[in-house]
Amino acid sequence: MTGRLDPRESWSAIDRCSIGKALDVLRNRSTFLLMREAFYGTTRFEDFAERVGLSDPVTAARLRELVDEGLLEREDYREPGKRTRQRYRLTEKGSDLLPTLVALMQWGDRWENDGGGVELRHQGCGAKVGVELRCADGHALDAGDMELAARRRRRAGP
Amino acid sequence: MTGRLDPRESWSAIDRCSIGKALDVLRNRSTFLLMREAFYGTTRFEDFAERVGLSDPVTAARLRELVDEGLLEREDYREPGKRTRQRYRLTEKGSDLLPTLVALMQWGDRWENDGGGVELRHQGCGAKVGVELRCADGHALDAGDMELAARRRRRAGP
DNA sequence: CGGCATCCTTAGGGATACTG
DNA sequence: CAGTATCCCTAAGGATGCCG
Repeated sequence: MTGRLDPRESWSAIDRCSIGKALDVLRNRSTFLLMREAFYGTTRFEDFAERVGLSDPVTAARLRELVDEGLLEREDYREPGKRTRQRYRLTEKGSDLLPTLVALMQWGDRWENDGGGVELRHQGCGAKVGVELRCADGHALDAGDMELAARRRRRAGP
Repeated sequence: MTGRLDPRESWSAIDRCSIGKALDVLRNRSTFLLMREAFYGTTRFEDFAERVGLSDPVTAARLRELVDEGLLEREDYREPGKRTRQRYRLTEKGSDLLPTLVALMQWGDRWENDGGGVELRHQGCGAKVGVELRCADGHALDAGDMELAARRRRRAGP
């Protein structure tokens, strides 16, 4: 990345950077891991707790935060002949975190993993799924091809 | 994501998921934010502390962890006529986190930000940079187009 | 300038026991 | 099954002051 903020632009702009805002929601490790589980298809409380390896109180607290933030939604459901159960499902806001989790998985695969774990594949084609940096005009790009800029405002009013 | 792990595959495979491994390194918010700063071009201790908004002891501890983990490297340098200084630079391992940070920024832009902050643009073309899910064969894809699979081992020995 | 030592507060998380 | 209440421990982080 070659660009810098124009020095006249206050660095305080960076305090309002979306990465910081995102991290205010994805505060800690267990939050990320619960979201990972949701993508893996987990819906029930006990499964979240067991698969992520969290105690019940922590699981309850984090899931509630995720529901409050709108990344998961809780709903009651009932299978015929059984009693009512609850499940947690990804909202659109939660689902939209998939690229972030895939990016993290990809980095971990390359730099931290000894070859265990799971992976994502394109259905049918079967090729491994990853993320790519790409600009809105569709060009693939490397870190060196981009610059940091203050957000362009929509045309200012009169 | 429609697929699930075959129930015969132990969920313990997920304990070794690369996302978890990645989060063992990117343990907390300040670690992410220091990496963000490194991408923004920050190299000096005081700038890291000030721009991320961390106290000196915390800045020192996190930067040391990042150096120990190999995401940053510390080097002495000297401008002509001035005394020796230190700076922190991204390693290849650190640079490889860019897609993760861009994905986070993109999510934050869409769901948490009120329109402030900064953004990344493709140099020349000027279009905004983001991440895309794409399989190794080059197909762009949505969440529904992928399945979760146990990692394929390279051909097992005899 | 680029830290480290010390002390203190808060947030994250486990264990256990209990409830609807 | 899906939690809550309580208690306790550790990790994260700020404030202040000192050092090469």
